[in-house]
Amino acid sequence: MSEYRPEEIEPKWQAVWERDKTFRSLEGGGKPKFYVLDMFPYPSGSGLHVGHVEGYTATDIVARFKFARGFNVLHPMGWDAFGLPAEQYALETGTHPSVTNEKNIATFTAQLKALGFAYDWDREVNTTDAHYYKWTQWIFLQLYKRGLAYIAEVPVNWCPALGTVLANEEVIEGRSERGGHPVIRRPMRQWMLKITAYADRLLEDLESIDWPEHLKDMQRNWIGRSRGAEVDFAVAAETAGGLDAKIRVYTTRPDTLFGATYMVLAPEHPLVAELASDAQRAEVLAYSQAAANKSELQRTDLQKDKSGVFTGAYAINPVNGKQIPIWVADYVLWGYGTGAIMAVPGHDERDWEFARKFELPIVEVISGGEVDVAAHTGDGLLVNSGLLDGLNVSDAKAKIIAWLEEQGVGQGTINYKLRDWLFSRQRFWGEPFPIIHLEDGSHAPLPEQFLPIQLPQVERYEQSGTGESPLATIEDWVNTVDPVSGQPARRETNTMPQWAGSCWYYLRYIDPHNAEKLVDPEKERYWMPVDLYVGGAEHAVLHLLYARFWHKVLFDIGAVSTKEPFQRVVNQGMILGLTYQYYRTQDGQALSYKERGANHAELTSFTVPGDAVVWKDEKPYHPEFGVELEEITEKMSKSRGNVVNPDDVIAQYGADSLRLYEMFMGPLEQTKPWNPRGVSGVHRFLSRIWRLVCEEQGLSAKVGGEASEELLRELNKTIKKVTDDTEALRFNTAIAAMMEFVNFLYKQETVPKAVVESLVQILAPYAPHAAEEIWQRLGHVGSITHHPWPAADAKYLVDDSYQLAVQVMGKLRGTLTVPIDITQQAAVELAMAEPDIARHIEGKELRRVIFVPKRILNFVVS
RNA sequence: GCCGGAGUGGCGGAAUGGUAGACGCGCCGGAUUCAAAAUCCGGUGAUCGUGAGGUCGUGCGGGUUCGAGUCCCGCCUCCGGUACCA
Repeated sequence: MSEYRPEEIEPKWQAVWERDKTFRSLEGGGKPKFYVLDMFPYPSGSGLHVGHVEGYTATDIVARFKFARGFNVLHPMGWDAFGLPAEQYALETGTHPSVTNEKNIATFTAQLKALGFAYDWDREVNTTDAHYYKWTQWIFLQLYKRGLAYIAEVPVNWCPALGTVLANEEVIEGRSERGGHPVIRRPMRQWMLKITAYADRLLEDLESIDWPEHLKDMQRNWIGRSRGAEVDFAVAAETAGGLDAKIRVYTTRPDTLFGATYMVLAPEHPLVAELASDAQRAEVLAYSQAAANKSELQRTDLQKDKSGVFTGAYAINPVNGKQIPIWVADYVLWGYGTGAIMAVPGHDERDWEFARKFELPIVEVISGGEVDVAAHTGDGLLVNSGLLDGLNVSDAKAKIIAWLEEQGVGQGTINYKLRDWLFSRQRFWGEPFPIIHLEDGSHAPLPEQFLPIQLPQVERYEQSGTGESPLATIEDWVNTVDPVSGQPARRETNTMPQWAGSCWYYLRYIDPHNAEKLVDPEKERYWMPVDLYVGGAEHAVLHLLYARFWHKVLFDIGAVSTKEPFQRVVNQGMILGLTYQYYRTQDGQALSYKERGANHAELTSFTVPGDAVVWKDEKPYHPEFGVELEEITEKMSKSRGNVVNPDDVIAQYGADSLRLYEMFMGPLEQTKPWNPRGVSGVHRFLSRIWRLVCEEQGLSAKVGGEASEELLRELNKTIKKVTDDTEALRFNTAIAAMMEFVNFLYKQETVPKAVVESLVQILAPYAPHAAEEIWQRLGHVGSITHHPWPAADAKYLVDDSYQLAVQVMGKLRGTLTVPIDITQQAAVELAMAEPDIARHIEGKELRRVIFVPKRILNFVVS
């Protein structure tokens, strides 16, 4: 017997793998391919997180499993390295983001290597590398050429005090996250990508991919396709200072047109100012102005209480010629539909609320509800609707659309919630656009041969103060010459958002060093699509949608061969941490949650880091104040002091134990709490295997002998279970099966070498270092990774007898060991011979016997 | 509000409609030890019973079925997403 020492084994094998390039991805050789991808990380200063480790371990197990199953495996890693933190650090300290990056990437790399992940490091990509972003820029040019990139004036979150534009997540309740300065919306020149042109394909092609249904649903909801009609309402000129105009509205309920009792324009609607009557003008303009200054968040925050102003003008309902008042209200959004609605308070909750508040008429046009009490949004028969009376909702829709089209006052249309993608940021640390602006105010794309447009190397980074990117302050860089005309020009100073680089990185892994092309078409055809893509659920909508959009554009220009990039996507669940919490009164006295009482609003909560907690009688206490702490399971965060650092776990138990524990905690996709004591359980399991097999040098005396029939059965069942479970990503039950098998082996006198070999092979994807070490001690040369996976021998999978559960009236009354092919009659006879079973039947009438071979024998009595 | 997902021992979790609680943590007992740690072996849903054995038990209330954690209907709670999208 000897001790399991991961601290010796793990670095040894990591060095061997690195030296031998064990996990190099190769094409060809007549092998099938498997592309297994992780969502690459942003290399933050805080290093790898146990959440990363979970997803990365899952794909690593799959990669190693597929290697052993004879696949060519592509399993790469890289860096999504553009991003705000490095830029903010640069502004504060003058350190170039690439320097910060390099340092953080070194940390991440060391951490990933210490976990023994089977990456082909020769394929590492970095989105901030000019050799990489050259191709990000190239893709932008292709989008531009196809008319999918355009410039628009779009409101952004402008913070005058900071002199910069903020991302939505940097704005909290209308103020900047840093400093709490006011933030207003201000239009700025922006690049937009026309993702809406692909809305239908993004929706339809979801059918062809193997993603969890909830994820597809999220994408469907985001795209938000709806079918309805656009209807033109003429403005009643005499009520609008003689203005001759039409207002087009979008509605999904054209069937309720007769119930429209007023109309609402979004505050940004261009007709607002023209329509307003003299009496109302000042009020209307003030309202529009106020709405414009509110941030997006403020506008939605205030949604409970509806606000609005009457313009003084009226519109004419085309179906009945009635005049209805035109209002302005911010519950109508300028960005959706036509920015104007017909309001049908009887059958729309929002309109109903508004009508109630401003005492506007409510008319019932669909029967079945009580429109005085609440809006009736369900189906029913049409009433008060002229030609539609008596129809149901769906027939009425069809009929009115036909009528509108015939009259030339509207038509059926399809609308999307999806909006075009705001594709520029006023930042330094992002991909520059390959665009120049000429003195005449026009802009031009730079020809491909001038790519990449590199970021400048400078000593200091300063906010422009104008809202433009810090790039605008770097004169040497901004001022350039149009290579085509020779005219002086200014470079575009916006940069691309972080999404850009991550939209196509999976393609670059396939051919990472290609200087001529984005990716070699032959290699692309070999490896695409990605067979399995694992990552956090926070990217379920945007990243995956944007990447799908780019991929479809690349498909259209012939750069890729598949319609969809990711055949299968799996989201790993979040890992929660334990927080230990107590309270303090205003005068500083510490209180346990038990003494907190009901009035704890006056108390402030504090947390104690997990390793500082003192345990007494299985209960956590504060190390100084001695109060009992409340254990709370919540998202890991620095501020809560509940972050588990993978380095610490590796130092204490080794990487194999960390990997195994994260997989053993529960199903991959589930949210799971981290139990600090849980790692010791899997560590114990690895130690048990080690002690079973290894002596200080070489193998233990227990290894040898002949395999019994029973042993072979257990072995083959375990192989089968682990194979099936690994294939289906059920890692927790695969590990449980290996544990059971090891428990079984401990009861054996001897364990034949061939059995140990099989065990180590199925263990290898999970605990690769320990497996390699034992494999070597078993006398093998070369990595276990490429040794074929053991096959379960079918003849050992079928037992010749089984435990038959016997029930009377569905209640278990006994179990019998019976031959595999037992007949119902024989089973009944055996069961009746058991006194504990028979006594539940005696004296009653046997009405029915249910016998399901290998499952159940059930007596139904009266 | 809407759309997803989940509720099973003290805890993490297992269970093609067929013996609920595999495996692990924790706990209890035993072996080993001068002793402890480590290790090995055994036990561990609740409850009644000396015992054999019985009863109850998968968020709640109904239903389908010989049989329901699993399927159906109606609720409750928690988590994730989304939010005036006409």
